[in-house]
Amino acid sequence: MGRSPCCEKLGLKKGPWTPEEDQKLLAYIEEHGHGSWRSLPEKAGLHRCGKSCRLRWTNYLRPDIKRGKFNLQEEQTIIQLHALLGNRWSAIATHLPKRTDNEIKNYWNTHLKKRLVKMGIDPVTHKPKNETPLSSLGVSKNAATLSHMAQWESARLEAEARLARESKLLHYQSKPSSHHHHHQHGFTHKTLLTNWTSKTNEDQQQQQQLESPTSTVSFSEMKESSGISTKIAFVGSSTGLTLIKEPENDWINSTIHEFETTQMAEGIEEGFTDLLLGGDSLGRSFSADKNETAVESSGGGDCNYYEDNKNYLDSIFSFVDPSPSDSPPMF
DNA sequence: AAGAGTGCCAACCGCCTCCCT
DNA sequence: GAGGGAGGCGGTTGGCACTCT
Repeated sequence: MGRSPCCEKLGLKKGPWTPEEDQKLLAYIEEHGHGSWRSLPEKAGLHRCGKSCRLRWTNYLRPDIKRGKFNLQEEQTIIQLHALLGNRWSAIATHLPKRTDNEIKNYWNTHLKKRLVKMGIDPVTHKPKNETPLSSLGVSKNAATLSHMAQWESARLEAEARLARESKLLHYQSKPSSHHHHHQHGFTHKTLLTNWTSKTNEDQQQQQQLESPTSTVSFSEMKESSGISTKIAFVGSSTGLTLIKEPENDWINSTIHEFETTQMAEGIEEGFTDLLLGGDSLGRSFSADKNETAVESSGGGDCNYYEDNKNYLDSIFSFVDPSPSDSPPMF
């Protein structure tokens, strides 16, 4: 059965974390940074293995985590990146900076995967299960090209994920950089503790309601000459868009952000969102949890089904090669 | 009201990769 | 180059909450 689990020895604690444990872990990292995870539990006075501490920190306690419902843009990004990268959740997570790979993975498995299946799309290959009508339009040829480009893009994203990881590591590995990081999100560790570790479901919902109207979409403008990219975050709300600029060294982001910019400009987003989430333009609902309409069983659904899948693939294609006429070739 | 079924997600497990010696 | 330790990743599961019958 392979090697024994790391925390089997010495009767280390497993299972759900208590608020007290969370507090100890947070206080320690706040003070010292995490350093070596293996030695951390003892130093922090925790009867957990280092691995468990790391997981708790990265998936729950880290101050830069956005929790709650995924917005449309996030769902869209996950689906598109999954089409390119497959189940490489950590790579996908680097493009949803406030989401953890675990959360994305869970959301995919519980929501998005099912939704694609309902649409007649294979969630593994992101191709329609019945490919015949599309093949006749030359989509198969495109798919071959896509596959090739996806390999390239995949490698790029992997490098990017590594860079992101390294920068995060540097940030916390020694001593965390004072408090500015936390204040940036409007709360300190103390409030974090009160708000999160002893939070009831009701509280979580309230928090979600607070967070959900504010969706953040990031764009990077490539500064080809200088090699420095500028990150622009559009903080959207019902009242409009706020533009936030912050410097960033993450040069590889351009592809995905280019795509997002193109989508915003061309209004593709609406079609894609409709396709996945159910909108008026397609005249039916994909709202997976409630008010579902069976797609495959509808009598006149074949035409919509075909159009949906075509739009879906178009969207993925445009993701890889967003605007052939306006921008220089990427490959 | 209560038992069964289902959904969701935090946490675990084991494998893999990287890095140091 | 080999070996071992540590961290990271993706698949899976346990248990709670909610819904259905």
